[in-house]
Amino acid sequence: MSPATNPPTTPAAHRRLATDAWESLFRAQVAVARQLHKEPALRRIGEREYDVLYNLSRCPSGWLRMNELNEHVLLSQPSISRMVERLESRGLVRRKTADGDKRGVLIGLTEAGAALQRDVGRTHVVNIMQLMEDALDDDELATLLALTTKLRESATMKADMGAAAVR
Amino acid sequence: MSPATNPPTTPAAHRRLATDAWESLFRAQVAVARQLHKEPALRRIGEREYDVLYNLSRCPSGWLRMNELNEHVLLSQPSISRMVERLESRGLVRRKTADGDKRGVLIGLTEAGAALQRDVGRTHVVNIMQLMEDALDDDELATLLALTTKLRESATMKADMGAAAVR
DNA sequence: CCTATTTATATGCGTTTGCATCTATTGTAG
DNA sequence: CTACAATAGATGCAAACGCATATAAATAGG
Repeated sequence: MSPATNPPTTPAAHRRLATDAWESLFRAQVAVARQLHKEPALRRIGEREYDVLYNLSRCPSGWLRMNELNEHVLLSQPSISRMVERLESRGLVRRKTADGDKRGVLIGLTEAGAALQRDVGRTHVVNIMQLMEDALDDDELATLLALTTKLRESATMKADMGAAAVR
Repeated sequence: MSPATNPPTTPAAHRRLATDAWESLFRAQVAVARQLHKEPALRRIGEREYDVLYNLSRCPSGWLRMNELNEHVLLSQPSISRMVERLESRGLVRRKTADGDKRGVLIGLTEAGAALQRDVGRTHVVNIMQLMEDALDDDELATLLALTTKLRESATMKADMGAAAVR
């Protein structure tokens, strides 16, 4: 519980720091997600479905492949596949075969999908801001952003290397 | 992308900081969870099921009520109820009526449940340490721990106040 | 006390998820 | 060119999930 700003003195303390940090990150994510989940605007669409629309809205070309979506959204490949199917039947996304690779599928937002994402996104942003800014000041937010970015990049890199190493 | 250590200069930058920090936190959690999910030891038991066993193992009295479990694990109340039912049928937890409140149910680990948690937990801890320590040094881990703790406490407090305000 | 409300958990039911597996296409050797 | 492995998604199916709602116990009001 000491505010260790120096390397831990014992191996046990060292181990605890890493696991405590992960658990704290995980619980914070759960706590914030819980709060965000209450937003009525998000009732029109599931959280993971919003996540898909969000990812599509953020991509420069406007199109993402199934496997790219799968990297960003925490769902299995078959689940993504069926989710896209449902979103398509609701007229929120459209699909087209990737050119140069007839196996691949590109997914993009329709007008309706983009509009819904913007709509929900707007209120979502307000809620996020309130939660985050009530908890942390700008300095702290910047630090949190930097640390989690570093963590994500490290974990992602490890995933890619792992895949490469298998070959 | 500027390493803003001072309050943002514009409202737009200000807004982005909060939402970027949340998204980064969220994606980092997804990336690390993905990696941890690969652990073969965790195949014996689902991640959320492990989370339940973990929470039970961590509680001083050895018993938690349904609603307490529900606060910590990101699942709906009915889902927790059924998960406990399954864990019980597998002999990993046991239930007893809370004394003084015949509606309440207390859940505790069985020997087998505690053993499984320790077992899986051990290898889990090793994986977490590697992921976290490869990404961040001890100073950074301590900072991340502090910031996420602050964030979680703020979000949790808000949830409780929200519940109180409705009355 | 007796009814009305709230709190704690369980259950019915349609939907979504993951695992294993399948199909179609691409890449790689021989 | 043909055969075989690898890759991208889709699909069958059982398990797990959330929502709405039911049950049961505790609490509040009259």
